[in-house]
Amino acid sequence: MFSKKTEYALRATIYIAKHSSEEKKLSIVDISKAINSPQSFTAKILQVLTKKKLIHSLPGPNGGFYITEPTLQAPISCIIDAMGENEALDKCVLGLKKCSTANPCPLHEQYKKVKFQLKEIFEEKSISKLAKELKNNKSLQY
Amino acid sequence: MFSKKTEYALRATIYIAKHSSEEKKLSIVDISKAINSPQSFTAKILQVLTKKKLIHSLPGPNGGFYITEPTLQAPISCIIDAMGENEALDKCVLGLKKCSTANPCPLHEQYKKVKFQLKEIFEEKSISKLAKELKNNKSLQY
DNA sequence: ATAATTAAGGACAAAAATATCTTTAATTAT
DNA sequence: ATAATTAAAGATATTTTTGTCCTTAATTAT
Ligand code: FES
Ligand code: FES
Repeated sequence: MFSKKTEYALRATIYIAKHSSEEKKLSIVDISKAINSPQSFTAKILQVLTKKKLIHSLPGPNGGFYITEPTLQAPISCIIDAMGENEALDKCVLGLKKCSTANPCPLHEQYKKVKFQLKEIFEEKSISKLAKELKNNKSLQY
Repeated sequence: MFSKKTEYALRATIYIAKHSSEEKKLSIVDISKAINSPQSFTAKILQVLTKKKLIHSLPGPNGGFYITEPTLQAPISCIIDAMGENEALDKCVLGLKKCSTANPCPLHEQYKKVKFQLKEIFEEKSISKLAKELKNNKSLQY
């Protein structure tokens, strides 16, 4: 569905949402270990999220990444957007230049319903909600 | 959704289904022009489909690609499979090693419904049905 | 102030996806 | 038989995605 970049962005954000606070910041080392992603690559991704103020960071001892309320309340579509993948959800499944009901490909009618549901999922699920759904005891096999 | 490879494979197959017969074969030149895809790249893709007997080919004058009943009746999931992308529909949206209800990511429950519908679309729509839905008069903007 | 720690930034590298080009083989029309 | 036509096959090239490494800048603890 998504690129690695977006996958890591989502995983990292959810992890940060679950385990960080302004008092307890998380280092890139911790985060990339926890979500099983390449450290430097993940650092680049978090840089982008930080620039877009979706997460925050502070260098130095006890520094790291953390997240605040506005983003916790935001839908995960923010993260997908920030990674430039929201357009992926608008594309025609057969690669038509424009996916539209006016000029539909032969799969359009059925596919658009699915796309609509997908968008709904990503716009309705907030980051904090997802983080809460992450069971503490059960570590996911990323 | 799909890679370029798969997009071209689907477009080419649908085009061949609509415009070819055993008597009227289509050259790679015609096909790639019609579906607006890079010619040599498309040739490679059709080679794969030919090897897997999903379409057929014959070299020489009046040669080209054509399609026969078994494939016309087959679902487009065949083509997706042939391109090695059916597993894409089984993957976890967050990149968990295994997407399963037993060990679900926080998006699993909602996402699996969408995946199920997608699979259904690709397994229920036959190639000939799609070809018939292609309007003759309206040329799609690939 | 100094040293330690951590993110930011830039350059580079490897792998995968996408695309092109050239030669060969098969088939057909003459 | 010969020439023309078309797909098959293999080598190569380009672009994008994914990933690494090294230096710099910011912050904090001492
Ligand atoms: S036009 Fe193809 S999915 Fe909408
Ligand atoms: S486990 Fe993530 S989508 Fe199924």
